Amino acid sequence: MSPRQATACCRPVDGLLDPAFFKALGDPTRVKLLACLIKCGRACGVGEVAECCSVDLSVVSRHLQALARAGLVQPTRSGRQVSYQVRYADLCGTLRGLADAVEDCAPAADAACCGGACRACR
Amino acid sequence: MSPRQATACCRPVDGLLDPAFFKALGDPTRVKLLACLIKCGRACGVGEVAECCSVDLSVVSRHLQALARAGLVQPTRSGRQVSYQVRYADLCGTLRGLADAVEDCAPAADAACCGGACRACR
DNA sequence: ATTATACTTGCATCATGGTGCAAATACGCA
DNA sequence: TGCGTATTTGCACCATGATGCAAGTATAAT
Repeated sequence: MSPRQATACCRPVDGLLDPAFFKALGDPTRVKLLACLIKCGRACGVGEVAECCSVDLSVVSRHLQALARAGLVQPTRSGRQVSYQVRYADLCGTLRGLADAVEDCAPAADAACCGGACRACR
Repeated sequence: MSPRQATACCRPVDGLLDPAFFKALGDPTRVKLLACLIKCGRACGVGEVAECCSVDLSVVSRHLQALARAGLVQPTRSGRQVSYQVRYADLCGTLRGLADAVEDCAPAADAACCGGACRACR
């Protein structure tokens, strides 16, 4: 298959490779905050998360909003406190779904995880 | 666990959440080129990949270099032609490894994929 | 009502990076 | 050697976005 044909071919990969999703994970500070939330395992307030790194509180607030916009975390308002919780299932599902879709395009020799049973691009 | 404690706790997630990797996937044009290569399944030259989208050839060249720097594709020189091939196994492995690490941090209720058997953060 | 707490938003600044054009480089071929 | 093809690099331009400070908003407590 030529690259031009590949472009036209609309495999699941296209929908799963969302730049906006990855852009949210492309900033060091934002990733640091997300890693903190992931390891924390529970919903945390903005000020609380801000203890993870030495940036202004307003920066943390904006980063958490960005992560929420990308669907990585879920904000919950409780009084004057806004808590963010990682959307574990969605996050894992997105990553695994993409891995599956990519693998499905791999020529048999490169498909390590399925013992070469994967179909090559049609 | 408090966010401050979570920061100190060095779970595998930290090493796998690499901003540089995701930054490479954060640009629409670059993702388009990568998707093309993924679906194509074989090594393609720069000019060939450039047919996928309407940007300057030099832009494609730079994007492919960036993808190679991030470890997503493998360049091969053959005469005056440089071909780029997707590193399927590495890409899938990275994505799945991250998914596993994230899931391992999820509280039991959120761990959908393993029937609630996943450990919560210690 | 006043004050304190928790967070958000406006604004200015600065750095990064995507883009196209043109020139340069690398290589094969006659 | 000289030419054509494939790709890279230098440069200028522009858009996006990360950051901190200060001011604003929303809610709870006294």
